[in-house]
Amino acid sequence: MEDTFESACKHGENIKKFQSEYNEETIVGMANILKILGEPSRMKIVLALSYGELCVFHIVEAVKSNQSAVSHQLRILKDNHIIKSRRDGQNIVYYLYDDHIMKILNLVKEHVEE
Amino acid sequence: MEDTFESACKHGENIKKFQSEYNEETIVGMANILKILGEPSRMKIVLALSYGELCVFHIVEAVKSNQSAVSHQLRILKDNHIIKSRRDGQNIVYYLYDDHIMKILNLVKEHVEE
DNA sequence: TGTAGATATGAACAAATATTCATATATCGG
DNA sequence: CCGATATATGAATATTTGTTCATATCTACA
Repeated sequence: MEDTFESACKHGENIKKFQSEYNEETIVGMANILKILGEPSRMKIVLALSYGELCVFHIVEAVKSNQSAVSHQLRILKDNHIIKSRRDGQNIVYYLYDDHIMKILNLVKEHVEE
Repeated sequence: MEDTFESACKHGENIKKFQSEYNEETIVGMANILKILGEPSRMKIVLALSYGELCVFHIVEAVKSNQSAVSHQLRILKDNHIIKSRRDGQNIVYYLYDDHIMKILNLVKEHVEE
């Protein structure tokens, strides 16, 4: 924050480009969605749902967790518009909100697998 | 974990596909990189560097933070191979490790901006 | 309508993590 | 070599967050 100081290196011109392209709101939004996905249990849920909708019991089975933990994570994913749900008899079926998320995750998978 | 129970819904076939395509290591790796990027201050640093290398002072300026906080985040980004650094006189210049990360972030930006 | 199955919720707890403050290290110019 | 600039590091703190446990809600069905 100390703007009275002038650094010796001369690479600062690009800062303005960055700041005009990305406002705080955009950055926080971008970070938020990655934070939501950046958790193994939630990541598993999303990846499992990418093969088709699942009821809670099957999600629990797929991600090898327990009902309560999964339910809490489903809520977070739903609140952040990554998944949606519908009732099907006694079950609540979850499915991906759109396929944009999977485009991102496919790139991430490529990146991890080098 | 209770595998004695059989759910009424019939959408479980896809679970095997998911589990064979993604092993634990891949998922944790994917989640980890998103967790690293899923933080506004680190996200800002990476986005700022996408316009070209910057020394620490200019990064501090770009992300409107302070030297110590930035330095800690730079370490995390470096340890996770998202950025690299080189010395240039008194300065340490940081730059992106590769352009794969920006492909991901460009998709994320699209997603956030709808 | 009462019971069992399916899912959600809330509080409590523990673990992870971002920030701050103080200080250490490293480089350069004189 | 010394002082100033530039960056890194470590400890302490405070906040966030994931999980667990217990319980509540809602639906189907007998």
